[in-house]
Amino acid sequence: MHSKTADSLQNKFNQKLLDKGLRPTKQRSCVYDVLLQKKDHPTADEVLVRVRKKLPSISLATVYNCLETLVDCSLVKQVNMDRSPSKYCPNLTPHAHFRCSKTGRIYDLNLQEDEINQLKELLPSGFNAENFDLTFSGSANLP
Amino acid sequence: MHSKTADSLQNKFNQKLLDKGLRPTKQRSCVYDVLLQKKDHPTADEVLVRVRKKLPSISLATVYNCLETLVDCSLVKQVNMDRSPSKYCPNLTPHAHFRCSKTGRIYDLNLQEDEINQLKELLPSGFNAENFDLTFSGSANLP
DNA sequence: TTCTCAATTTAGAATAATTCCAATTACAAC
DNA sequence: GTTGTAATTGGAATTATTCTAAATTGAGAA
Repeated sequence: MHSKTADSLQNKFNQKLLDKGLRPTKQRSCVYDVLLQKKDHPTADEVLVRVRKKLPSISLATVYNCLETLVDCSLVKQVNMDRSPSKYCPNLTPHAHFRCSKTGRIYDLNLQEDEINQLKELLPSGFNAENFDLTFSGSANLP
Repeated sequence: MHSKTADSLQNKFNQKLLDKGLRPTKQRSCVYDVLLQKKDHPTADEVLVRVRKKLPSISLATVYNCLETLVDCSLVKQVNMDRSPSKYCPNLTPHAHFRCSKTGRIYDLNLQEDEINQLKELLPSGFNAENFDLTFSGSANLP
């Protein structure tokens, strides 16, 4: 197992932004940090609250801007369920979601390559999927 | 193959509403008919336009009310993708969706029971799914 | 038939999430 | 330092949807 160092994450962040000709500003960096620190799928509002602990004067508009930028740079994924506010997570590996209907909590279910292939086999010929979105809901009974 | 008669659909509609102590009004019936007539996943706005051909003075609020009622009665499914307006469809059999990124068109992909079981096998133990939502997006290349 | 009353419909106001806009601020390159 | 573009900001605007309170409907009672 291998967990990225703070430094290598910082490099990745800088690199992905610079690749697109964008600046790694402190607002963007702070929004990204907040998502890495607690991986619980916060909404923009929740991100605002957390980021303000470091940057008390950041605006909601900026949080939305930063999140959009991070999504465009493939640093963060935007997660939508039903019509509830968008949630954001830094898990870039292919995964499904499970929402516990009791607690509202969202779990990432990482998928193996063969599982993804299995999913794509559900497609009739003529359909070419670039993306998929898979969300389960029900009750989670965890240790 | 077997296609339901207009009458049996009418009965189903009346029954499901009466089961819940609700009235099969002309507005509700008309909204349901519109969904059955063209199964292309219209939004509430689009449903409004279509229903007004029969009931010119129906309001948008009523269309929303009717759609909600039909969903509650399990006559219609509400389909959400990203943060776009909710879409509605009368296909109650378990299915996934495919959205063509070129045309925006949405296709139903009906799933067999074994395929649904396959999907549920993606869940680690402790997760009990009552529902799932599976949407692919990409390009459709159809005859 | 007429009356009654709860269910339904309706128009418009309210809400919530998000995007837009125009004015400032920040910062990299010269 | 100056300049120029990118980024941030507060507030207004937009969009989908829900809420509200008044009017209408229709089924059953009298």
